Formats: sequence, C-alpha cells, structure tokens
Amino acid sequence: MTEEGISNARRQVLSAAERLFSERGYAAVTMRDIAEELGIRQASLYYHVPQGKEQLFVEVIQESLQRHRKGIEEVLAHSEPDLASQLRALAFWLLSQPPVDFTRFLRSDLPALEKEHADRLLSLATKALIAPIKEVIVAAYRRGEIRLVDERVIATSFLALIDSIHALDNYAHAPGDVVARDIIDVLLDGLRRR
Amino acid sequence: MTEEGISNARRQVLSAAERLFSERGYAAVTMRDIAEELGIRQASLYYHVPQGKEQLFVEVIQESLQRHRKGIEEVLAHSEPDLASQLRALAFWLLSQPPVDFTRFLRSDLPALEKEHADRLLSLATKALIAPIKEVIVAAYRRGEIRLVDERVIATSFLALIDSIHALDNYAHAPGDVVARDIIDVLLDGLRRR
DNA sequence: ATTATCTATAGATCTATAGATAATGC
DNA sequence: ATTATCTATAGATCTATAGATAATGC
Repeated sequence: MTEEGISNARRQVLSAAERLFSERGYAAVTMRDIAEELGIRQASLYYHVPQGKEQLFVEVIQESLQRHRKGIEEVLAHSEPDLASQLRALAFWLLSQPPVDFTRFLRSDLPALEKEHADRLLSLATKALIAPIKEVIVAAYRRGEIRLVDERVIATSFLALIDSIHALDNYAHAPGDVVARDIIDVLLDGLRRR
Repeated sequence: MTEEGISNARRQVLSAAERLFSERGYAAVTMRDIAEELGIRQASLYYHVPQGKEQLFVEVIQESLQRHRKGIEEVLAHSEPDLASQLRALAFWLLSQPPVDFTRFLRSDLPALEKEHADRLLSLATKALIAPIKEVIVAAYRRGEIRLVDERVIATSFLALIDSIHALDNYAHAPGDVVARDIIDVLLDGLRRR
C-alpha cells in the first residue's frame, strides 16, 4: 500500500461533501447534511474528518482542483490543435464534473475561510482552471487564429459560461454539451449574421 | 404620505441587507452581520423587519428585481435600436447595481427558501432579468441582425458574463465597463480573426 | 404617543469532543 | 487490535421574542 489509509468510507465522505458543497456552497451545507447523505450520524463524520468542516472543504476543493488540472491536461492532449476543438474539449470536461460555480467560489466561499486557506485555494484554482484556459487562448492568438483579447477576461468568461450551462441544465430542454457547442460557436464567430 | 411608513431606518436595513446578501448569498449572511453593518444590535433589526430573515431576503430581492425591471426598461428606451447598443446599455445598467450572481441565486439561495418564496422569486427574476434580455435578442433576430440562436441560452449567458465581470472587478486592472465592451464585442463578432 | 433602540434570554441548530459499542481482521 | 459507528453533550452561534428605556414629535 502506498497512499496511507484513504479508506473507502473516507472517500465516500469526501464525495458526498463535494456533491453538496458544489451544489449549495460552503455556508449552506452543514455537517449534518453530509452525514444524512451517507446515512450516518453527524458526529460519526469526525472519525473520517477529525479536522472539521473547514478542513474538509479545503480538502474537497483541493482534490477537485487537482482532478481538474489533470483532466484538462488530458482532454487538451487528445484534442485537435485548434481553438474550437480545444474549447469544446474544455467544455466537455467541465460539464462532466460537478459545477465549479467560480463566481460563488470567489465571492461567497473563499471569504468564509481562514485567510491562508482562501489564499491557497485561490492560487490552486488559478493554476488548475484559469491558467490552462488562458494558455489555450494565448496559443490560438499566437497561431493567428484569433484577434487580440485579454486572455484572463476570456478565461473567466468561459468558466462563467460553463457554470451557467450547469445551472441552465436543471431547467433546460437541451443537454449541456449541445448548449456548450452553441455557446462556443457564438464565442468564436459571434452572434452577428454575415 | 402615500407609501405607508417606509421609514428611513428601515430603508437602511434593507439596503445593508442587500449589500451583504448580494456579496455572500443568503446562507452566509447572519442577522448579526446586517446589524453590525448598521451599528445596531441584532435584536433591533426585528423592529424594522418583524417577519424575520427569510422574509427580509424575499423583500430585498423583490425590490432589487423591481428596480432591475424599471432600470432595464429605462436604459433600453434611451439606447439606439441595434443589438450592440442595447447590450451595452444592459451591461451598463447591470454593472451599476449590486451583482445578481444569478447562478448562485438559482442553485444556492432559492433552494434554502420555502417553496412558495422560491417560486415567486424565480418567476420575478425571469420577468425582470431574463425576459427583457431575451426580447432584445429576439428583436435583433427579427431585424436580421443576428443568426438564429436560443434566446434563453444567450440571455442566461449574458447575465453570467456580467456577473463574472463583477467578480473579476475585485481582482482586475480594467474597469467593468471597459471589460463589458470587450465581451460584448466578442459576443457580437466572435474571437476569430477575419 | 410614536419611533427606535437596548438588554436579556428562550429555543433551535451547529460544530466538535468524549467515551461506549459493535464489527472486522489477525 | 483496528475500524467505524453510536449516544450524549459541551459550547458557540443564530433566529426570534419580551419587555425596558431613551429620544422625538405633537
């Protein structure tokens, strides 16, 4: 064994926590909610997560961001080297995961944490999510595919758009990947008729 | 007097509540936070808002949505009748107001409320925010300005983009309206070079 | 008299800890 | 012996109510 006691039960705690945190955000989820999701008592959670709620959140987000970093690397490595394909690959990946809700993460979740935790998660989120999207944008510009834009703005916008698809999906008719394709088309060629 | 006892102090309670709710969302704001913002004791709030926290939130959001409905109507009435001008007018208005954070609103705030409240607010938000943006899109399509798109998707996307600008603004260099203009340009003409 | 605050506190909920108990794996 | 739960509960925090008190406006 290499990974030191990451028991199955602990995995399930992290997984349930991630589902709930992703859905409602840090403040709106109680330890009791997570326990109920697993069919155990609230106090029993502390066997698996002795460090408590904030640390649980930090751990869940860290894992999630690691997964995103790898997943994004992966799908980009297998996609065609043009912006349209790469954005579609990014959207495909992001839609396969629990919503990030980056705006809420920045504005609601992070401010509720201890500063060091907030700083570390923000930095990780930037590395795992914003940076790779930026790179895709910058590379496309260097290839002459697109005009000059602020890559940070576009990267953040792209994330926000995917999150809105996630939110839409609960109410919408069309499946997420179809909507994503349409939005990427708009992003690339614009709404204007020509 | 017509409006029946909407005292100045009560106004300030609603205003402080709106600031905080807009910033952190329903669950992350306590009555104590709101009171502290006003320099009074938590219990004193209940003189102005005897119906409690949920009702306060509902009232704040209702007022905010009313204001949006009127404000949007206003700015659209004074803008040129082309999509670019109208989207810029919408962005200008939305950036002048506290962030809506529509995704968080749908996914975190509404589920915490009693069903009737959630239903009413969702319906109001649709009327006040989504519907007018949809109309602008549909009108532009009818004028032949843009190609055929799902107006609901575009409307929700546009809101998400503005919210991301709001979130960006805390970290960014460029002021919101400049970013908005750039994003609208992308929305209209796309990233692609041509 | 009305308006706007205050203190004190009940009651609910939430995080977290302590210690008991059952099940599992040698 | 270790692992994973449980009950019970302390202590903090939160919403909300009751009743006292001060300031303001007739």
